[in-house]
Amino acid sequence: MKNKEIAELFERMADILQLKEENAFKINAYRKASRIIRDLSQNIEQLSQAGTLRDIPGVGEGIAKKIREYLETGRISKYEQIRQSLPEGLLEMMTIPGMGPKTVVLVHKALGISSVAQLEKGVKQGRLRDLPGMGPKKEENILRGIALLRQSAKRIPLGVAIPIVDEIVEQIKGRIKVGTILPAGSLRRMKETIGDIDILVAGGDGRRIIGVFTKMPQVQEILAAGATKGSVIVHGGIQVDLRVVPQASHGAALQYFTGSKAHNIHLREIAKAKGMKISEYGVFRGKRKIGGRKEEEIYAALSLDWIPPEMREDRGEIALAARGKLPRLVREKEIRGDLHVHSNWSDGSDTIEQVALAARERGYQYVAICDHSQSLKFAGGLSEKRILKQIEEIHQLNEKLSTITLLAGTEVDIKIDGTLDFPDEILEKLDVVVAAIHSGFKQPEEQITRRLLSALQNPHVDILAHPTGRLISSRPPYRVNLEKLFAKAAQTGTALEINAYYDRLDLNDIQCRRAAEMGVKLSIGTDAHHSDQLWMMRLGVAVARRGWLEKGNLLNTLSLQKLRRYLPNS
DNA sequence: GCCGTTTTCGGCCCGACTGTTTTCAGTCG
Repeated sequence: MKNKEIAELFERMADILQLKEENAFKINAYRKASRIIRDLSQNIEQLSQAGTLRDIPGVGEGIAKKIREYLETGRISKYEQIRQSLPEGLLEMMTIPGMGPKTVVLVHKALGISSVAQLEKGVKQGRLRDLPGMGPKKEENILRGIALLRQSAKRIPLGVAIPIVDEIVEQIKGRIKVGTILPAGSLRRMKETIGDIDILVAGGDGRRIIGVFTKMPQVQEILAAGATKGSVIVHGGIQVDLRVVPQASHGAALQYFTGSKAHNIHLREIAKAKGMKISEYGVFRGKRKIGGRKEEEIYAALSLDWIPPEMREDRGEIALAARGKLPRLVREKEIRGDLHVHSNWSDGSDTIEQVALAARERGYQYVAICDHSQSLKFAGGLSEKRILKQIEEIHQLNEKLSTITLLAGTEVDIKIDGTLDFPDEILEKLDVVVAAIHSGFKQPEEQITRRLLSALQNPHVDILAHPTGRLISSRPPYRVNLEKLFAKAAQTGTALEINAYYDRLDLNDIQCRRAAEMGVKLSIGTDAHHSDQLWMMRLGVAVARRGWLEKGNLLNTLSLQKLRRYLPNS
């Protein structure tokens, strides 16, 4: 998919135009188009061929023409042209926190500075001091910004942020009376990675609550501590902001701090068109406040249904809310079992029985034991003999256990040539066959796609695990043609996995939404290697919700009885 | 550059904070 490439080009064009002090609204138009194209679930090449580029919101004649040019020639001449007019380094200077386009242009024009290194030197030599609007504080801030940029504050995976927040919320609740306390920001939207953690408290004594917050044992550094806002760094270098607002504006503040920015801007545009105004303090008609205590009031004022936080990305949810057509997103309590869990028979750490008991504790009806197959030596893959023995043990355990059913499964490796690591005679004895790629990540797109399609073609394969192979913190996805994969999965009835392991989340939100649109069934599996990891189902459900999925899109919302009807072997 | 039951031209989200200002510009979320 060229979506990402094109989105990045438009983003870069916006940056350059900003340095050239072009019309701010034109710049905004490029940024908006960039964001929407990046979030698009459809392949932009197909839209272009179908002649429907102009149907994409934010894409008009000018941008559509540039997209077509890129698809045909691999470049955008306007981009090439404006890029030449500026030194490369200016764009990097803009990424320094606190440095905006005005300052970058100022130092470039006045002092000929055109890189971060030159800027640092210039500040230290005091060359910036006499420029208009400059002073000692600004100099200090620029140096601090450069240092910050070099540390490159990275985003943390959602699955790392959630336990941190849960812990903080528990501590505050345990020590002081608060009205309500909820995470906001990208964490409330359950985005796959989080920058800063935002927590919102409504009601209570602000100064005292923030006092408690800044004195928590995990706090390493206090950045700010006032009556309404506290800001700290906790272990791991993660910044956590806590805000205290009065109950009367809780809904408005929660809405505002939850975002996303694009979603909020869209809402404010609608409000403005209706003669209203939205801010973090409430909804206003003229000077009169017409809502803000509850989040629903903000949406209701605009004649919108309340939109679940996971959908607030301005990807079309506002239009659906206006028509009362929001999907009924799947909920965690609708999940009836986990279809991808490891035991100590391969590289997991718990016995099968321990896994079963932990799954029962979560209220599941079933859990599938899917250990690795024989080729995966480093992960303790099971030989044919061992897996037959494992199947036997699972059957015996099922005799013993009540109220939870173990499904005998495998995570069978899709080998380099596309064949499976167990013969059909083994696979047909299993309740659930999960297939996955663990090698040859660098193969060309055609080859990887062929491997995956041939796995889908095998009638014993029920689920394709982590379909893109990406690791959030360390590995890009392998090259796979997802459109072809989704079409084939829809045809064969093979489910695609939303792998809920915190560093995978694979398929991601946009991909699983597209798969569902194409008629593919999805299955959420935690890939847990320890019972303590079964909670990550929450992350998988979050991905599904961000992908607008309903209960009916998912395999493991089925009761055991219905699941068995769906899985031919079991 | 995009967009339209307030417009095909004239709009385009809202507020806080900072540091430099003497009434405001720049940056951020």
